[in-house]
Amino acid sequence: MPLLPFGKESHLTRKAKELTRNDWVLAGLAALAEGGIDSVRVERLAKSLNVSKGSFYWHFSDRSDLLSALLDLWEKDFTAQLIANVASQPTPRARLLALAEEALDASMDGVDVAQAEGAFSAWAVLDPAAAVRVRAIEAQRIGYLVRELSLMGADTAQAELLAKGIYLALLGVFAARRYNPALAEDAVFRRIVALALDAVGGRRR
Amino acid sequence: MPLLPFGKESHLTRKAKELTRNDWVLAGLAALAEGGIDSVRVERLAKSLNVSKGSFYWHFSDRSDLLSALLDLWEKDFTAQLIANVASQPTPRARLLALAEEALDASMDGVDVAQAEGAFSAWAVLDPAAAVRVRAIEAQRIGYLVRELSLMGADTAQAELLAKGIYLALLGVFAARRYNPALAEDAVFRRIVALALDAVGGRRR
DNA sequence: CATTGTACATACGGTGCCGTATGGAATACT
DNA sequence: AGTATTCCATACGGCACCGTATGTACAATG
Repeated sequence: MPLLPFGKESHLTRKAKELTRNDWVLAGLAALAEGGIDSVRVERLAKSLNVSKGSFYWHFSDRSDLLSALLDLWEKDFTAQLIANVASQPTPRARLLALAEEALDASMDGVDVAQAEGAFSAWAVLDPAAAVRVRAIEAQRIGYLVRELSLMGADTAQAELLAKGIYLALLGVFAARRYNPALAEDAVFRRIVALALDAVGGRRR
Repeated sequence: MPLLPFGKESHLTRKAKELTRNDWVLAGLAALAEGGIDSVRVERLAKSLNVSKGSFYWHFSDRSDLLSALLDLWEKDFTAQLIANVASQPTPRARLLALAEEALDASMDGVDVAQAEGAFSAWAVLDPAAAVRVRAIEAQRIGYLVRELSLMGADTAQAELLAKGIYLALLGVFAARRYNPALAEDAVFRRIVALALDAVGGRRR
């Protein structure tokens, strides 16, 4: 269960090349972001890590164990973290705008989070268990958007509609970035966000 | 090459159960819409059609031959057809609103087109050859949106931004419908479209 | 220094899929 | 009637992957 067996001596006194469970998870995340859930194969990951399957099955009970770990990582290190990062902004509008920038630019350990986001969505389509987790994460995100839009003065129905609209557009950006980047320009998403914010906060000029 | 060998006698004078190439394509489309491109497997389709692989390899040279046929079907029977259906509307605004409704509700031979749309996008991510075709189709769609928005008075930059924004939101709807339908309500997309149209055509009240 | 546990490597059986080769039944052709 | 053509069934080899069983070098421990 512990990510690092002891913490003191583990990668210095030992052979200095031993893999942790977390190394496998990160490799899985990279594979997921790049080629989708179907690319997350234990024998391929083993090869990419210059190691054999024996290592994998020491750290994980089976493939679905790794997949669960990917969803855990996703649930813990994203969403809440991104939201926390914009809490310092003074106004709801500023927080939402900052959040949009974060969503467009996030990365983790060298993997493009936007690519991974799209891969998680595509995964949820094919795997009902994954879908449950993904829906829960998205509910948190939508919930945050709704709260901030409400603070801006939108009534509940309006806030829900706009929050979902913004998020759907973001899903579109994540999907399109993976095969049609010309379509998924940041400016397009920014425009959508601006339209939604203007719809509740009054027109800017 | 011909979809029906002769046209007169083919499914009446013969055993009345023989499959055409098109039957396979439609079965492939259904499988694609339901489980993604990875579900389009010749042995699975054969089983679903109560037939053996022998049949498949008589009608197709290999699996990628079927996949190309799926893209052909997509290219020919969609996009242009949907656009033609709204040509009778009097104004650009009415045409775009009607197009939005069509995109949300389309179906073909019992398969939900929205589900298939999402599957095509997901497919394009994993298959560069498919991506080329999908991008070409999307370019047609975006192009139409841009033209109509321009007719409404938007300048080129504005029209492109809004067209892509609308389409990205639609991509989000297609993606979300497959695993999180509560997120992909039609009303959400309609709101986005309304915001975009209002941004160019002046505010309604 | 012998023992124990860690972190792998290697080898195996099994499954699902692809594409091919070949055979066979029904229909159309002359 | 006999032959050719159409459409499909069956059988095969091969690959990529999964999970398990077993062996093994090394470090940690008493």
